[in-house]
Amino acid sequence: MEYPAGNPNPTHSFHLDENFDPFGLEQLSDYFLPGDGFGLDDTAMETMAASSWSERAHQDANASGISHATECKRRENELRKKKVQRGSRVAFRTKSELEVMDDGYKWRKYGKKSVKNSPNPRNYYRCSVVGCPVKKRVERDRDDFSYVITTYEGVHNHNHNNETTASFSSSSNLCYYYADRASNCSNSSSSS
DNA sequence: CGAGTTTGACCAGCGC
DNA sequence: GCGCTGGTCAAACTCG
Repeated sequence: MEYPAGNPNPTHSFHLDENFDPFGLEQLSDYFLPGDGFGLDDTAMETMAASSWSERAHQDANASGISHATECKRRENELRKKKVQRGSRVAFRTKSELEVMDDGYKWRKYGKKSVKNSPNPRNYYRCSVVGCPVKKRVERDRDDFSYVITTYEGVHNHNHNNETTASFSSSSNLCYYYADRASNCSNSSSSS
C-alpha cells in the first residue's frame, strides 16, 4: 500500500498492528484522522482503540479521582478537538534497542523533553535539509520499553539520502498504523 | 572550525 | 489568573 502523502520512512514497508495502541484513542486520533487520506473513519478508529481506550480512561479516572463516565466524556471532547487540529502525521512503532534509526534522512536534534506519564524522555528532531519542514519525535513506548515510537510530521520536499539507508537492520519488528485493517503486523520487514 | 547535541529557558494552549 | 504540559529556542558544549 502506498503512503498517500509521501512515505516519511522510505526504508520500510508498512504493516498494521491492530493491537498497537501506544497512547489510547485520543492520541491515535491525533495521528490518523478522517480526511487525512489514510482511509480511517471514525468507526474504524474507535474499533481499533476501543478496548485500551476504555481501560486507560478507567485508570486515569481512578488516578484523578473522578468517575469513569466523566473521564470518558472528557476524552471524547478531546478527541473532537484533535480531529480539527489535523496535520500530516504518521507514527511508527519499532522494536529496537536503538532510539534513533536510520530512515534515509538526515536529522538534527533540537529538543528533549520528559513527558507526563512516561519515564522516558521524548526527543525532537527536524530534517537537516534547509527548507524541509519535516519533524519527528522519538520516544520509548511507555508500556514496553523495547519498542520505539517514532512520529513523523510533514512531508519531505526532497529525496532521501539513499547511501545512508543500509544500516537499519531487518531484525526490527516494525509495526505501522494504517487504514488497511486487514493487514497484520509482521516481523522484520525492512525493505532498505 | 563547523556541524551536531545538550539542556535550561521560554512560550503557547488548555483546564481549573 | 495560575499552574501544568508539550513544543521550541538558543547558548554552551562536544566531537571529528
